[in-house]
Amino acid sequence: MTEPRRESISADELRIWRNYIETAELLRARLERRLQSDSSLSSGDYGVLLALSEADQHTLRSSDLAAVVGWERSRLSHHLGRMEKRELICRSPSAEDTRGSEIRLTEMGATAFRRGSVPHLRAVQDLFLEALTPEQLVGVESMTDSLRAYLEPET
Amino acid sequence: MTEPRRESISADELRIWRNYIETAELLRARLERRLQSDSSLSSGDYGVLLALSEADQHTLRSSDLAAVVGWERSRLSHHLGRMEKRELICRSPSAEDTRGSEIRLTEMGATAFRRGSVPHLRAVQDLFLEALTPEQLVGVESMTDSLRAYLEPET
DNA sequence: CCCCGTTAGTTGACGCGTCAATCAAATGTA
DNA sequence: TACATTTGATTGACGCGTCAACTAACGGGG
Repeated sequence: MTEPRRESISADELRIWRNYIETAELLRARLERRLQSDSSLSSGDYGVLLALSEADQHTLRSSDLAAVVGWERSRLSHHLGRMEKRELICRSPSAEDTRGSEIRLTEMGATAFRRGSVPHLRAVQDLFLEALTPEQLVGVESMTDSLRAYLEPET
Repeated sequence: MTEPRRESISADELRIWRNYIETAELLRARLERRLQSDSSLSSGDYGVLLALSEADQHTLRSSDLAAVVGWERSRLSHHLGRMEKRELICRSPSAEDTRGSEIRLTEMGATAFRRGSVPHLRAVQDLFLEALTPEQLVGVESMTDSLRAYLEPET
């Protein structure tokens, strides 16, 4: 039995794909909107504040922060600029490495994070966890693991 | 037996959630990048071009186009502005309804779409379909259906 | 016919993300 | 020490998305 030539995408596959990607996008948008109206934070803000909240001294080197949230430096830099304007964080030059910059959570930032945290988790519950059976959740995990395995290699 | 008070999110649930949303985002970004480098189109461009390609006369009223791609009018208007600059589409006032505007696919647009289409489907195959077993694909469909059911109601 | 509410579409402001360029400090190497 | 390379971070340009404000035309009720 010969390896069959790879078929082009079937209608079923295409439908599943479209539903998957559109649903993920819809979910993301809904969650974003909830977070925004609950706490005036974007999901980006939230991730940064979370990372800083958990950090020693509520402070991280910029590149460490980038690693934690998984962003490119450029993106982080732009985002921190916006967050600094709102006084959610502040930047100061690093002592050990003069090139570097230290990002510290401000009082306002800590407060905003606390205010946003519970409603955000609630939204995850309402919009995602609540919708799925335990079996489906297990299926989701299996799926994401498989996708990751295919996606990770690519830089 | 009383309805138990809703528990807060468990570590497992949170992990599954994070993996789900991050993977979806990673996948989206990869696909976007592939489409961009294969054909200089964004996924937004692609959706618009697809809709117009399938339309009678390669032409749609702006609001109909918005309905097909599922976007707000404002977003569509901005996007069409950018696409018009690149001469992928052109806009002309509508005859029946003077308020309206008709969007027509240009030759360049049709060509760009044809050029992007095959590589795009290939990318969906490579980055998504290929990664999952048939059982997982079925699971994905079940999951998206459940999520939709929870998400749709909200306007 | 005139007014009013609805509908079609555009615009501007602003936040977000990516890419490529830049700059300075740190580090490795001759 | 001197010079090239790498690394940490910022910047500017530009596309993308949302929100709110706006313009203009349609359509119905008086």
